[in-house]
Amino acid sequence: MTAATPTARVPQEERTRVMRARLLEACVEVLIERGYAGTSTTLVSERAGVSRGAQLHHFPTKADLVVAAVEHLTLVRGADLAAAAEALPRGSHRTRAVLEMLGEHFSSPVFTAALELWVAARTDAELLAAVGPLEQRVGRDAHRLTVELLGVDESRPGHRELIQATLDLVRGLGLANTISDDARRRRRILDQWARTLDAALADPADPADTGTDQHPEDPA
Amino acid sequence: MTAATPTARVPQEERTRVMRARLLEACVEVLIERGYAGTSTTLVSERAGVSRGAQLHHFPTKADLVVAAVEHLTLVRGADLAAAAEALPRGSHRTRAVLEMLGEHFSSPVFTAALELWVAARTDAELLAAVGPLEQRVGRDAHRLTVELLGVDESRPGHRELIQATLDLVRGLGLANTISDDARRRRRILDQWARTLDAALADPADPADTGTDQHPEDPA
DNA sequence: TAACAAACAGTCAAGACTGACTTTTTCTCG
DNA sequence: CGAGAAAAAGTCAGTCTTGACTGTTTGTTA
Repeated sequence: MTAATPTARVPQEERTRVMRARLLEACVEVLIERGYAGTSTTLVSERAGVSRGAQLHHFPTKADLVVAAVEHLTLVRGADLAAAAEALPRGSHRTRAVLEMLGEHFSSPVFTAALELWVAARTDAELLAAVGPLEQRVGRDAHRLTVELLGVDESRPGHRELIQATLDLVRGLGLANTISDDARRRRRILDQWARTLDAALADPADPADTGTDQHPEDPA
Repeated sequence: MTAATPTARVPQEERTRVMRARLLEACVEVLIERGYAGTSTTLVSERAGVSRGAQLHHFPTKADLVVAAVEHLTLVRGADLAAAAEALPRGSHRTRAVLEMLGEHFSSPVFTAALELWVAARTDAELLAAVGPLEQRVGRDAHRLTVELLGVDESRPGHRELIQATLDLVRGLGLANTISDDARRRRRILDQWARTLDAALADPADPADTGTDQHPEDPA
């Protein structure tokens, strides 16, 4: 009945896209709830409301599914960070706000899912081949974003390392957050680090460098 | 000392102790090599050279085995840190040496095993009940040790948080180390962190208030 | 409209892991 | 020295997961 089809006609290309998206979203959800080992393909298909056969059509093996989910997750994480960066306030508490954003991001469920994959990839060569490069890219993007947001001049000695340290710090905080949520502790640590970081980035004598002025939006 | 015992007589208590130790060591080894999910009880018993039934006698379930391994690992980690602390040089590069020690520790296989348990515990209530308190204890011990080694006065505002940040930093570095070993990067970051940390801990004005006052914040 | 291809759904067998059960060896005590 | 108890070894059934197979529906093209 091609003549008249008053009901919703959905192109198969669109259907494929939606189906895959549902599976990937469900995969990430299950990853967060049950961990990598607890993520069975059966569970994902049930969660997605997709039949087992359909799932197998799109992703023949578990590895195919999870690797695709990793890539999906990478996009989500990138979008997350970019969106959070947009909403950042300008002004005197810029550094603290940037740290807060990073801290939030690395304590979010999205990071938890990434952590599961990270750890699983250590002992799974196939997964590692997919996760490794992606994680590296995410790391570089986060670094670049942080440098931009803070207006850091990476040519000044030590400044690049301070940003790297900042990112590793929030990663460590995120790790600790996974089994014992302690937002207060995190807040206090980031409060202090914001002050120390500002001092280190501003002080021309500290990293052994003659001072030029900071970024323009530096307040009183 | 009954009449005659020419062959090696081993008391059953000692045998039990040895048997358990072998199983726990093997369990940690497998944990590092295969990850938590890849750690089957069968594999551990084979690795330990202990029969399946014998293993089951000492540790009826997988949870029993792994939880015991967690406790064992806690002792190992504590001993590791204490031993490393002994060998520390005194003098001008004290801070850098302490950071090096921490960095090494949190990049060692022992940390990797702990990380596996850490992540697994997130989605395993029984494991979490065992891992949570132990990890907390290890964290506190590491904090205390670092404070001692660096001679930090925690009553000064912000100093406690800086030590916490340092430990979270090395945790983050250790996490990154699990899938891509980059010792050079770690060294550069810790070089800079040592300088920044020394400056922040030494300068009486730096960590202090930037306008708003800072409560000494007792150790909650 | 008919034929063909792609997407989807359901079923099932092979493999792996856990933990209970049974037998054999070793230690201790009367 | 012998009997009983504890420890260790070996075997096995139940359960879960994966991915392959077969049939059905939906969309495209001639």
